[in-house]
Amino acid sequence: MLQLTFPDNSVREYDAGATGADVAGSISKSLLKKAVAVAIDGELRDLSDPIEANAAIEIVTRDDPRALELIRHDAAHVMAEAVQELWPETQVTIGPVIENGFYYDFKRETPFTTEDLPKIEKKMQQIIQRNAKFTKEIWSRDEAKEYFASKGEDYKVELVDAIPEDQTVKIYKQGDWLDLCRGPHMASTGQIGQAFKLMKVAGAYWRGDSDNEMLTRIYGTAWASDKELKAYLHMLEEAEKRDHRKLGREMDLYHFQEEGPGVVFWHHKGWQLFQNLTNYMRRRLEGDYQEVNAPQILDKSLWETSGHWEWYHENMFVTETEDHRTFAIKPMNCPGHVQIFKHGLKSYRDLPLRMAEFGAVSRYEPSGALHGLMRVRAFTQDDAHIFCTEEQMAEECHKINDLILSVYKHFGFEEVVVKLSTRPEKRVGSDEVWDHAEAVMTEVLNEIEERSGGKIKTGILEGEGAFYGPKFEYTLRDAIGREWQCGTTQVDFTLPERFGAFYVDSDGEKKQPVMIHRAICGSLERFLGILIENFAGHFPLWLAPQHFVVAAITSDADDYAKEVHAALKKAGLRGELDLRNEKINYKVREHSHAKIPVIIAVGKREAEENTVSIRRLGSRNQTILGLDEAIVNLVDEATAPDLKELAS
RNA sequence: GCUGCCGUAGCUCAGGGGUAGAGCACUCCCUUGGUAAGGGAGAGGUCGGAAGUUCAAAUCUUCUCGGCAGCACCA
Repeated sequence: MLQLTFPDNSVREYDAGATGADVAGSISKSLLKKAVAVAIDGELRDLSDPIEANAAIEIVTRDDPRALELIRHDAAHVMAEAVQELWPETQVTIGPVIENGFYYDFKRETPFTTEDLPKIEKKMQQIIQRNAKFTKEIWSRDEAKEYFASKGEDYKVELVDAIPEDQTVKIYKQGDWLDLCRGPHMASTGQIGQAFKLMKVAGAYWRGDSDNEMLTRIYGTAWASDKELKAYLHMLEEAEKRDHRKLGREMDLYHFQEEGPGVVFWHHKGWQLFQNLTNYMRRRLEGDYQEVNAPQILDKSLWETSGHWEWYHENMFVTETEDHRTFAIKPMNCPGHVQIFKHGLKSYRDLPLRMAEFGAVSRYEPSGALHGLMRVRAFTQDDAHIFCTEEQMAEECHKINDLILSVYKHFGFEEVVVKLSTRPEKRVGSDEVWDHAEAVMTEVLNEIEERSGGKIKTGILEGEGAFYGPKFEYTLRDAIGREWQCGTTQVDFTLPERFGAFYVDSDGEKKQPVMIHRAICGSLERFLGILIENFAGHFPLWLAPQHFVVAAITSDADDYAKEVHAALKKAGLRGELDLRNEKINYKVREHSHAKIPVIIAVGKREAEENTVSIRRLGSRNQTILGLDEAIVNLVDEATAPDLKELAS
């Protein structure tokens, strides 16, 4: 007999080997009908799986959040079947569930195009309507390999070979079609429903390796209900409006042009935004860091010493002079900072020495990687290198983490994910050094999570570390949910050694410092891109490139408008004066489109009463205030959060 | 870099083998109007670039540059 515990803690007995379907059916017919899977001790399983041991059981119905993964996974299978029904010569490879949907990678002589998607969708609808049952079979390896080989499915054969010896080869059938799959699946294709849509086609390398063949990937999204699908598609549409590339143009912040792929032309307003960010960051460094500025161009030999030449020279901008010297435009600030550290003897008393730079770096990024401000070929890092002793290392990592979280909070990012990237395959340094560095970082990571009271989520990215050391990555999301690495902390035992950097310890001995590379925003360009999208261009006043526009309603009020403009400027606020021969409606519309946070309209009435009419971005209302009062309010609002904290 | 798609005025886009079109923006004039487009007139592009096919190319072909999506990369 089998004892199964239900979510309400009731326990029921079944014959050993009873399936999830048996259990659901024993409770009610309607439950059996609604059931798509079972969770045994929290793990999703097929309804048809026999249950062999006592366990906690939950019948998962289609409206359970966990069913969404199954809907998507099953949709991927159905898409593969649809594709093979339409184009039998196509090979299928893998098709996992991803955030918001699924994809499947196919191998076909002529890759699919967007025009094929409606055809595939239609076929999928038919397959779903057939409502074939998903059935599972366990095959022997040879059987599976022979079958897929006979079908010309070379990739599947490779996948069978890749299944670890201790695992069985599972085959899921839906009608006449079958696929190698780990499962679980729902009971039948009909349970997928019709709330899905194929989104796009793209190339993707087999097994994620650019040395391999490129396959065609079809992305789809799938939801439990039509309503959710519509909401998701609507969300994407809305997110597109916040795209920083679109807003950058509309708000006149910056532009790109053909002659400078991946390099930004910052316009006045965009540069003001940039300055607002650097000024803020500079204040946050005060006291703890010394700001420096290292040369933009340095001899190749320095990059050879640092190791960057060997690892990245094809991604460096290189320049040769008349006298045949080869220089590289700096892709990193670290070698420069080490030179500054080495200049003059350093004592243990100087440590930790925190050296910061708003460093403009240039990297010849692959053309396909460029993406607005997020990935550019010349950008500014809010970089710093901390030279410290090994004992100081953990504490410094915490200090950096505190600073990063505090900065992010000021920009409205409270739920931050910190990930530890560990040793990559290609790396420098001995395993002992890596073991040690990773151990320290792991401990710090755990402490970060603990100290945050669970607010900070952490994770490990195996093999994603820098070639010289493990790193923490702080990623933020753009409007449509793409993740971008922003902050980072990297410990490095290698560079100081390569450059022969040392300090004199208390015992008079030369010792090698540990070097911690860190960035808060990472790339200021990228961070601004993220900010533009997250604020949808509606910046808080302290960040906004422009605070206000003073718009005269009639030319009678021009003189007063000038007065108001001057008074606001004198108070340190940034803004323009609009005396154009246009109606106030027109001016309001235009400045609203430009996302000016505060429109100050003045006409005869205001001039007579020494007041201003204030209209805030996003609001249809106006507030009439005395000029002086308005200025006091705006100045207060335009004060950066760090300065406010200092004042309070 | 790879796969697919795209590239027409500052912006958004239509057109499509016979020598370019709309709306907005821009300039000028009228209008002095109270919170998301008042009216009129005008200027502006040779259709990303190069080569080829053709009597004729922006329109077809090839190459090239740039962009978009995804993959790969991201010190």
